[in-house]
Amino acid sequence: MVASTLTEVARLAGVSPATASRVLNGSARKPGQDIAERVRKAADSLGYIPNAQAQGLAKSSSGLIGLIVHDIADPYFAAIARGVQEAAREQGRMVLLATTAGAPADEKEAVAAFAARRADSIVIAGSRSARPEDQDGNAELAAELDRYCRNGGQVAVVGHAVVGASVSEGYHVLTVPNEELAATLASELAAMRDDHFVIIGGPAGLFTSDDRVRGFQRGLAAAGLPAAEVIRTGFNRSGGFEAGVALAARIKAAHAAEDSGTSQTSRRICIFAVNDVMAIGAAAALRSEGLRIPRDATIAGFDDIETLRDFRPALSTVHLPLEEIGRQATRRAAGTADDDAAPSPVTGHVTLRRSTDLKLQASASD
Amino acid sequence: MVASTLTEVARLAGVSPATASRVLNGSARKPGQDIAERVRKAADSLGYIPNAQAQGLAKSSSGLIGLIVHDIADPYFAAIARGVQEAAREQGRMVLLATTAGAPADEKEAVAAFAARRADSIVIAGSRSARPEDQDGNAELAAELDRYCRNGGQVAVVGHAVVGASVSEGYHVLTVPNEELAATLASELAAMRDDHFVIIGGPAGLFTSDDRVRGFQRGLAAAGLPAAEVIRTGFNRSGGFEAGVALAARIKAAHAAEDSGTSQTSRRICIFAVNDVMAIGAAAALRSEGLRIPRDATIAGFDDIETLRDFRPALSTVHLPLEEIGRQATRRAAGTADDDAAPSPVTGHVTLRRSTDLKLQASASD
DNA sequence: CTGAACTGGGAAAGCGCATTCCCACTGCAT
DNA sequence: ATGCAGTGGGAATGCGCTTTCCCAGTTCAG
Repeated sequence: MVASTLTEVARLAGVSPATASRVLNGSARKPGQDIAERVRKAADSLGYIPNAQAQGLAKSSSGLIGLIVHDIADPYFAAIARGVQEAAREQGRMVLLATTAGAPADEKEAVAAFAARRADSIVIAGSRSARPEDQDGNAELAAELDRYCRNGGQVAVVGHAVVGASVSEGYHVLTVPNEELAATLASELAAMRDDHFVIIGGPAGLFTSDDRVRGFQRGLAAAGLPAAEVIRTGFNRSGGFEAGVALAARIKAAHAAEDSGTSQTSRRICIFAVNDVMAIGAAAALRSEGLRIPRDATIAGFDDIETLRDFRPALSTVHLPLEEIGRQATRRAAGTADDDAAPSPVTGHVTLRRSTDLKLQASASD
Repeated sequence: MVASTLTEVARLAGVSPATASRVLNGSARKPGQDIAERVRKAADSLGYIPNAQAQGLAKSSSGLIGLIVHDIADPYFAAIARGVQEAAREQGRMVLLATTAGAPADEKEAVAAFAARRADSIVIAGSRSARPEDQDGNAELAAELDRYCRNGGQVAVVGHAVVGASVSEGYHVLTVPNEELAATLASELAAMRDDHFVIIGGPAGLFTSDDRVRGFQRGLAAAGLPAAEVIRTGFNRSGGFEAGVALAARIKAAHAAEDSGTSQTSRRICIFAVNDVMAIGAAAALRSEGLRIPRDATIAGFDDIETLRDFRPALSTVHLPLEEIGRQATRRAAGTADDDAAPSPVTGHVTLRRSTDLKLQASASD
C-alpha cells in the first residue's frame, strides 16, 4: 500500500506540509482562499487520500468503533449490528467487527485487538456469562476492559455489565428489562389459561437467559401459578430444537395417555423459549414430530427478530428494538447521547400472536 | 487513548526500544533468552499493547480487511460476512464493515475510507449495477478501486466485476454461475409441468438479477417453453411482496374466470423470484391474499439463505454456499488461495422443495 | 509615525513503532 | 598472535501526519 502523501501534495502546490494539512484535513486554522484552492487542486490531481493510520497516530484517535457479537449471521446480532453501523456512520466512524461465539476469552482477545487499533469505543452485544468455565475468561476480559477504559476508551455493553468489571469512567451499560418483560409475558400468557408451562432456557449462567427465566417464573407466581419446569439447553436454534424433540415426546405420551383414559389431567403445554431462535428451533422440532402449534402446544419466544415476520405460525414474543439498541449503545459510547446521565431506557413490549392463541388451541383440540 | 509505549517497556527492561520491538513483535532477529524474558515481563507489568496504527505506519500494512455489503442484517450478506470474518481470523486480520445499500457512490466512499485506513484488501459483496442512474457512481467507484489496486491493494468482488473497472493487478472476481444455475432451475421446473411462468426480478441493470432472469428464460427456451413475463420490482422483500400482491390479484381473477367457465385454459402460475427474500415477500403476499402455496401457485427463489430453513412452505431455491463464498473471496484477496491462477469456481445446486411440488398442487387443485 | 495586536504561513518536533546500519564482542582458523 | 566471520545489542532514521512554536508582514490605535 503506497500512495501519494501530504508532503507530495504540498510540494506540488508549492506550500508547506503544515498548510496542506490545514486545508485538507479540517484544522482550526483556515488558510487563505487562493492557497486553499491550489492545495485542493494538487491533492485532486495526485489522488491524495490521507493516511488514517498516520492521522490516528498524530491525533491519537482512530475513528474506529469496535463491535463484538457472538455471530454476525444470527438475526439478533445482525439487527444490532445494523444499528451500530448506522450510528457509526452518523459519527463519521467505521466499525470493526469481531465475532466470538460468546467466549469471554475470545472477547478479551477482541478487546485487546481493538485497543491495539486504538478504537475510540467498543460495543459489546453478546449476552454476559457467569458460568464457572467462563470465570477465568471473564476476569481477563474485565481486566482488559478496565485497562482500555483507563486509557480513555469508551465501552458500551448491551444487557448486563461484564462480570467483575469495575465501574470506571467510560463504562456504559445499556440495560435491557429482560426480567420485567418476561414477567409481563408470563402474566399475559397465564391470564387466560391453565396451561402447563415449560421454559426452554439457555445454559445456567447466561445472564440474558437467566433473567428471562427468572422474570417468567415471577410472572407465573404473580398469577398464582406454580413455577415452570426449566429445560437447559444451547442458547441457539439447535438447542431449541433438541428441547423441542424432548417436549414432543412428552406431549405425544400425554396424548396417548389421554386417549386411553389413563391420565386424569389433560392440560396442554405452553412453551416459553428465552429467545426467538430457540423458539423457532423448538417449533421446528414439534412440527417434525407431527405436532401442530398452537393446537398441540403453544409457544412464545423473545426478541422479535426480523425473521419472525415470515415465520409460521406467527410467533408470540417480546419485541425488543434491536436496531435502536445498537444505535443507543453506539451513541452512548461516543458520548453523543446527551442523556448519558439519565439514559432513556430500552423499552420493549409483549407481542402476542397466533402461536399462543388460546381460541385456536381450544377449537382445534375438540 | 493513551497507553504505555514500547519505549516505556524498553526503559523498564533496561534495553533499547529496538530490542524490545524485536522480542515483542515477531522480528526476524531473536534476542537472547534472558533479555527476552526481561522485556516480556516488563511489557506484562505495564500492560503493554502495541499500537497497531504505529505498526501499520512503520510497516505500511494494517492487518485490516474491508467488507462492503448492502445491508448487514440481510441474511444473504450476513452469511457472506460470516465467511469473511472467519477467513479474516485465519489470516490474523480484522474486518472493517461498510454498508452501502448498493449505491455505487456510497461504495466509492467506502473504498476511499478503506484505502485511507490502508486496508490490505477489500471484499465487495453486493450485486453490481449497470443502471443509468448509477453510471456516474460506477465510474467513480471503478476509478477509486483502480487507484486502490495500483497502490498495491487487493480487491475481491463477488459475482460480477465492477462496471468499468480495468483489470489491474490485484483485482479478483469470484464468479457465481447465476445464469447457469437459473437455467438449470428453469429446466427442472419446466420438465414436469405446463405452468405459466412468471419471473419477479429486480430493477433492470442489477447484474445478479439480470443474469438469473436471463438464465431462467434460457432454461425455459431449452424446454421448448415461451419466455416468461418479467415483473421488475425492488431487489428485496418488499419488492417481492408488491409483486406478490399483483400476482395474487391475477390469480384470483383467473380462478373466478375458471369458475364461471369464461376461461379456456386453466394453467397455474409458477413464480421464480430472483432471490430468496423476494420469494419470501411474494409468498407472504399470496398468503395475505388468501392464496396457498403450492396449491394456488408454485414459487421458487435463489440463494438458499439460512432463513429458509424454517420458512413454510419449504421454498424451492438454488443453493449457494454463501459462507464459503465469503471465505473464498477473502482468501483470494489475501493471495492465500493458491488456486488464484485456476480458482476453484463457486458451485451451487438446485434444491426443489415443497413450494414447487407438483403433486401437492395437483391433488390440492381437484 | 511608532508600537501593539493580529494574520497567515513555515519550520520542526513529535505520535509509536520497525528497521537499517553500525559497533563491540566472541569464537575460531590461520 | 592476527584476522575474520558471526552474534547480539543499540543509535538513528523514517513511516505520514498534526500541532506547537516562531516569524514576517499587516493593520490599527494612540
